[in-house]
Amino acid sequence: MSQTITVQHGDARAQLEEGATAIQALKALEAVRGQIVAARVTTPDGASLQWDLDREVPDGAQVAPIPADSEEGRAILRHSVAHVMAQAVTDLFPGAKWAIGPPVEDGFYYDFDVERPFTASDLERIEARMKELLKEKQSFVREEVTREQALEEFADQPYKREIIELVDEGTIVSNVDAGPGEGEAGDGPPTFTVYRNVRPDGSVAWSDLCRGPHVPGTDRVPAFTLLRSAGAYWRGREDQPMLQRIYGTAWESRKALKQHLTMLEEAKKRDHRKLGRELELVHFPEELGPGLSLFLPHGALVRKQMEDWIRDETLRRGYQPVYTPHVAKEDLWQLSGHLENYAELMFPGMEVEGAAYRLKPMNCPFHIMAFTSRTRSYRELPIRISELGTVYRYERSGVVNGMLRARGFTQDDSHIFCRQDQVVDEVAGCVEFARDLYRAFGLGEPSRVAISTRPEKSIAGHDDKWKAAEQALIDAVAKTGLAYEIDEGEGAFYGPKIDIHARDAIGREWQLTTVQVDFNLPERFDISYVGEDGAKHRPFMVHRALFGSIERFFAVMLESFNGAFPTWLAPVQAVVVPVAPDFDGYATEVADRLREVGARVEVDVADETLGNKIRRAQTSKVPYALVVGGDEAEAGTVAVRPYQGSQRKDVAVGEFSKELAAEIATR
RNA sequence: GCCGAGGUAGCUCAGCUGGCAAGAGCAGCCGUCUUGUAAACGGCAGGUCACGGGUUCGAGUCCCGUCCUCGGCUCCA
Repeated sequence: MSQTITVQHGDARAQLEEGATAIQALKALEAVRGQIVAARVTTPDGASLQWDLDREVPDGAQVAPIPADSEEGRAILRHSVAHVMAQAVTDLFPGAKWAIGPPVEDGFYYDFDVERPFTASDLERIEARMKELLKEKQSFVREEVTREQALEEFADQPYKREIIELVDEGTIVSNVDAGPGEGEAGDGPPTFTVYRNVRPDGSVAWSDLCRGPHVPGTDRVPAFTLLRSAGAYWRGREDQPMLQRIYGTAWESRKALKQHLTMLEEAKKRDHRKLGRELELVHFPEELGPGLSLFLPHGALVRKQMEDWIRDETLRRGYQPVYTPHVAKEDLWQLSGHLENYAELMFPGMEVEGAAYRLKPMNCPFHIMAFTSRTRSYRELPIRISELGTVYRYERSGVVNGMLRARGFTQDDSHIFCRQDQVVDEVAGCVEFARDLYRAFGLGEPSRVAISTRPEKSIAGHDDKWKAAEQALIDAVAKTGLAYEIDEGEGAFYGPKIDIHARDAIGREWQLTTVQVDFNLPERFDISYVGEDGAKHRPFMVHRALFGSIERFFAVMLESFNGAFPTWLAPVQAVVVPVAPDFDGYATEVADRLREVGARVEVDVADETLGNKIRRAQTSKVPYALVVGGDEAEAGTVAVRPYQGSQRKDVAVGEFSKELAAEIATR
């Protein structure tokens, strides 16, 4: 006799024969809308799991669809495509060993151990082979196996065997490339799942150790493309073999794929190194060395606006500016512990009059020196020392990237010395400050706030001290009302931290602000303040950089605005364009009048056609081109041609100057 | 640092499998033209083909090394 089971979706219920699959349940529950790739099943005991559509659902389960166009759905789709790619590589490169192939943001990758690195034409061949495999309409079939069966099946796949062993020893509890799915790690010996790609005729084309779930079949892959290949260390560790990684992306529709590829193109066009050169903002002469850049006059004007903003705001918020040197004796770095913990990121020393000196990789020790310049009273706290401090870090040659990852950069750095009972308010103040900064620079609200806890390699401080500091950070963020997530073990070696991210105009996320508690340095420098009780107490030290790095933030602004800075930030806010040399005089007059209200204005007096000058104004992305000729000179007006939007003729100079001044004041 | 791809004028690029003279457009400079909303016309100048070795009758082109750039790994502001 056949048993029946009950499934639910929200308030909907359905009775099904025992053995019914997730897709049958969803259909019975009338929960299928659009393309779905898998299901989410909540079992009666409360476990919520991703579930293959063709997998049997348990009695009493809540079943929900995972749509193809959700982030969760895309990840499943992408991971499925990664399997197809691995199958294609196995076909084309006999003997290839495959490692892991997880979905990542906007795509997927799979790592292979092959005889030689992949070439561009290999990628084309692999992609072509993948398209053939998709046409074969293979099904993804889930199978549970024991540890022994898994080890036997993947006997010639050393990386898979290693994953199985890692699961055994608990190093990996659940991994997309290993055994039981999320929440399935129950009692008893670990079980593993294998996904087989089965052809319509029932033959097995390829199998992989995998947690799943997957789309039901290869015909359910609407759009994908391979992007690039690169070397990657197995398990991300330098002491491990280097594998060959192929990156690709897959989407729920051709349209979505195309949009994503367009976004990548757009990002490439906006590259700050490209725009920085074209707009003559920054320069990376090879003569300086890798990771070192300089601001050209126009870039410097943008930077000055950023610096003015942060200087004004720090003053307004009770920070005390200081200036400190770029080098200091090695003894200082010995005392601070940098030579012990940070030496590999410091430039080598230099010797002067028998003493060893080092370029500073951080500003903290100097700010501590500012604090300890005299005895401090509890009445003074919090003391907020701030500086635009340029630091130098010996980044490894393969990692430098324009202004985003440099060897010399300037932090809007502050160290706040306070009592324990002030930490939460001070940290919350930093987070609010960052929020105001993002708003002012057009980035909107933070996209992500991550609190990082104690890492394995950490120093100083007892566990309870770390815990207290971590809690203080959590309380501080909670106070601001922002959502946050916890990154376990991602803190700095000297204390827990908050990283704040923002999204730019084309949706990319950037890590900008960092707020960190440091209880290493106060100990090492043995700093103290005199309390109400007349005794010495150790202050808390909060380190924070809101821009993060001025150079990096500048690059983010440049890319986000695509070089068309808002008027208050723009290096040149208006360019006056005379229609003919006869009107150069009037143009200069107009420029002078605008400069009187503080605007940055240039006059294009070149002996060129008007069309050419307009073009130059447009390509240089100046917010306003002001065209002047006979009519304007006579009437005391300008023809306003904004970078974006339509032109307005016969605007009185006085009127425009008021408008411009008002716009500049919106910073 | 590791894996891969590259480095030809200030910029963007062409120079095929080594062969009679290293090119174009833009930018620059000099002229001509005197201009109403995204490129007027002509001319000139500009390169030890990243650098150093090697193979060859002959190297921008092939080989080796170094430096630098790019995409990743690792890391990170």
